Amino acid sequence: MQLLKIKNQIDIEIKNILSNKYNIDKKTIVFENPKEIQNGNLSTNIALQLTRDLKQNPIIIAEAIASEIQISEYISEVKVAKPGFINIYFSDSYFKMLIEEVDINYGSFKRKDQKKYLIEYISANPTGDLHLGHLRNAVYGNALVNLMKKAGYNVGTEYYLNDAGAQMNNLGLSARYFYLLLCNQEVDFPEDGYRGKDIESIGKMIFDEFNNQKKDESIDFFIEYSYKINLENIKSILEDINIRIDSWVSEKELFKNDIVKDTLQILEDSNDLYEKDGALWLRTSKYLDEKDRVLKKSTGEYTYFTADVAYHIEKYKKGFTNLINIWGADHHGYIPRIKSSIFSMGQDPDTLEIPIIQMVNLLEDSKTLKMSKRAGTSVTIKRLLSEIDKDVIKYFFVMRSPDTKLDFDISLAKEQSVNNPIYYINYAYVRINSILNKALEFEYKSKLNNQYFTEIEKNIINLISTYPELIVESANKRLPHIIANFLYNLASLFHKYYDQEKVFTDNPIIVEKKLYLLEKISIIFQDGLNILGIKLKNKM
RNA sequence: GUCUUGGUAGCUCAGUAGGAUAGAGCAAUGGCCUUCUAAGCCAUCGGUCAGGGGUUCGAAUCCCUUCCAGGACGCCA
Repeated sequence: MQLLKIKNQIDIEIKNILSNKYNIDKKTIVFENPKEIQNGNLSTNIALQLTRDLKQNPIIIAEAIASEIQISEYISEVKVAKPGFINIYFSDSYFKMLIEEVDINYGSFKRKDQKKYLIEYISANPTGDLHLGHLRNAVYGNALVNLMKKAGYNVGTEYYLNDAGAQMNNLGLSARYFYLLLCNQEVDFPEDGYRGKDIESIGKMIFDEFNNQKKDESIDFFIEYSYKINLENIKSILEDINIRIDSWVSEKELFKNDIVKDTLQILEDSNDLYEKDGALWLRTSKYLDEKDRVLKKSTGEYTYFTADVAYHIEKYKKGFTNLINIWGADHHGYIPRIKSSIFSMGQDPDTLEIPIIQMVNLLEDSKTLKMSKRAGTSVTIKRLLSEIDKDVIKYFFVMRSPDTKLDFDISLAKEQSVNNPIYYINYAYVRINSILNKALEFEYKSKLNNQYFTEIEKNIINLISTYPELIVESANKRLPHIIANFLYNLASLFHKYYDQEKVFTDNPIIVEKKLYLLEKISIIFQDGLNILGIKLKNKM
């Protein structure tokens, strides 16, 4: 990409100047894209950084360096500014080159490393409907996958289904409870049961289908029935919001296929296993954990953790070299033990990365709604999707840093849908479409005839030229919201441009140039929102 | 108590591999539709970047400390 290219060139040039002039070998030179265009298109603070070593006024150093930077076809001016910045200004012909390189593959990278990433996300237990926390996780994960692919990473995705253990039993008991109620049979509510409307409706479904024929049916029937319904619901919601997962792994299968047993065998060799109080322990405290963890209870049952260790090792066995688990903040305390287990299994724990997504606080009319499954008040995505545009919801989740807890007010989201930032971006796109359609009518072509750009056009090109770097940065930092912010800024510049300069004027050369620019902007909107997993409307 | 994430404008948030006068949206006030979609644009108002110390040419950003808020601390899953 052009901007990266020219940065490299100037980087080398300045390093040469430094070594010739001051005999200094500087490893990295920091470049910035100044916010204000009067500070140039590229800027470096190298002179400021050298003040201590050289014991000179930074302005003097900056001027000495700046005077030796070659003015070229691409660089029209090099200036020194206040404390000691060196500001580099691009030539018009370079702006032309910057915008000319924008196409569908703009900002797409290839990586040379052989790493294969597996991103596991959502992995909500199939004990009920998905809720908002899962949705944030899903939307973030989906955007991260797209982003990393764009940046050249080799990425696969997975959903881990906890379809074994006590919780499945609780699910079955709860469904049976609601079913038996409908059969007019007095029963106690199960101790750790789920009270949610979703489970209640499963009880009703069973009753509707079988009447009271299943009154004496074994618990397995209720477990299987409920599990199937829940899994279908989860899958259909993910389909509704256009999120695809490559593979689904079942905890039950891990036991069936002896993967858990095999894992214990490997751990046996690691010397990190021991028995105490009739239970089997893993010495996780040897590595990162604050205390050891039980793998096999004194009752002979395996813990959830055991299956999870087996599951993680299985991921490596499948050929993935790097794992990314996207977890909610409530799972934070679980990180040290799982990383420790990876140590014990002979893998490098640094190859397991765990971005933590902060909780979603659900509000309605400014009042907090509790999201506990047990209390049965969790608000389902199904309900939200029926009331609010799914792309509005998705943008709302992906526009913010995952490190901030999110207040999601249902009533506000509905009200503000008109003022929602996604519409601001989409509106820019719609305006461009509308102009381009009109251009077809008038039989204008888009064409870059000369290299004259107005101030605002240079601003736009300048911003667009940073897109490829932002792709890399946000992918490496695992922060898709950086792209959301970028798109918003681009939309803002476009709206300004739209307002300042009409496209259809008397001069066909200028019309063609503007159409050309608009096509490029449109490409960026489409590409960026595609990464975020959001569909653009063609008309509003 | 320990671990962890936050604390930036009235509200919701950007901005942290140290950089130029700290930015948006919403809210408030005032302007802009006889040419491409006013879901827009422009202007005004609004800040002790939680408090205190430190590091340095330079700190919202790094370090120490105090306070406040969310989350987690099972032979549950």
